Amino acid sequence: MDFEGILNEHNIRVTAMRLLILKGIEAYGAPFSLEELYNFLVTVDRSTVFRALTLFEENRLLNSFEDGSGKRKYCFCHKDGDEEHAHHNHYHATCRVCGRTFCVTTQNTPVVVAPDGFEVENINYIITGVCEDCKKA
Amino acid sequence: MDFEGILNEHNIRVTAMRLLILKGIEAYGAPFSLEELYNFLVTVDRSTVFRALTLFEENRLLNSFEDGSGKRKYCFCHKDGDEEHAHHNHYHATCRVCGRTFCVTTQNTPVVVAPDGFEVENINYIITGVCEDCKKA
DNA sequence: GTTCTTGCAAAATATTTGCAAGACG
DNA sequence: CGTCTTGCAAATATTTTGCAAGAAC
Repeated sequence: MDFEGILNEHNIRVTAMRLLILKGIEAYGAPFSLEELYNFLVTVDRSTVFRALTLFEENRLLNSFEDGSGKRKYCFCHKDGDEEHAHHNHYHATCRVCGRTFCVTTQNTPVVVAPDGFEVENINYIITGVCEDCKKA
Repeated sequence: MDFEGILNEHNIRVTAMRLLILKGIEAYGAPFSLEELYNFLVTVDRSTVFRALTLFEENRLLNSFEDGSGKRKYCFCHKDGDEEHAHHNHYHATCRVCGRTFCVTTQNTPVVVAPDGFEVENINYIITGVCEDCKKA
């Protein structure tokens, strides 16, 4: 994936750390918390990861949500030619035992009735429960 | 509302603090955080409120979820003769400016495809955005 | 060379627990 | 009276920021 190009598109200065972080996100391959990505990357400072994730989210490269266990999770949602993606619903399932988060698909989109005048910016559908691995153990 | 009866039904010891907390929740009239309820009650210790909320949630008198801003919110969901209510979907909208959370209705329920073997325990639909009052200001 | 980024250390925010005194049944 | 609950104080957990040195353009 052309991360340098993506950063340029969004007028985000290209740095070694940011590329490392983006590659880490790609390699991690699942929604992640700051802590998880920090541990995965090893060599990048926690605050650097934090500030990169915040920046990426502001630029809609990432979507973030709370997984129900008190941790913020991030999900890579950049799609070429799909600037609308960031405005769509996000569906995730988090295991309350191991804390892993999985992406989930839906067969339909909920039609919600927000309070009068409420301007919707982001929608997250958070499922909590126990994953298959943890049920076995 | 007969809070003493509700506590008895659930085999929760009736105490002055718990009745105070339940009355406070009723009077507050909206989904609330620990902090908000604590400030509203004034005379009850934070840890007492915390432990009551935890207990009530375990007994499915309350549903809790994270509102997207890092705070856990609680919503009173006891309905006489509707023990199933706690297993239903919960829909909420939180204003990222003032932090208030509103209950939201939907016209349909999403049909989600959870990962194989994932046991769903709770579902929360979290909308974030800006409320009418904060848009005006 | 001016602006932005990073690592380090530490602050801020929020949740959770140990313990002894007191309330409940 | 034995068990559960409460307030107080403090520990955890997690996120967020100030600052000086260094990198990007």
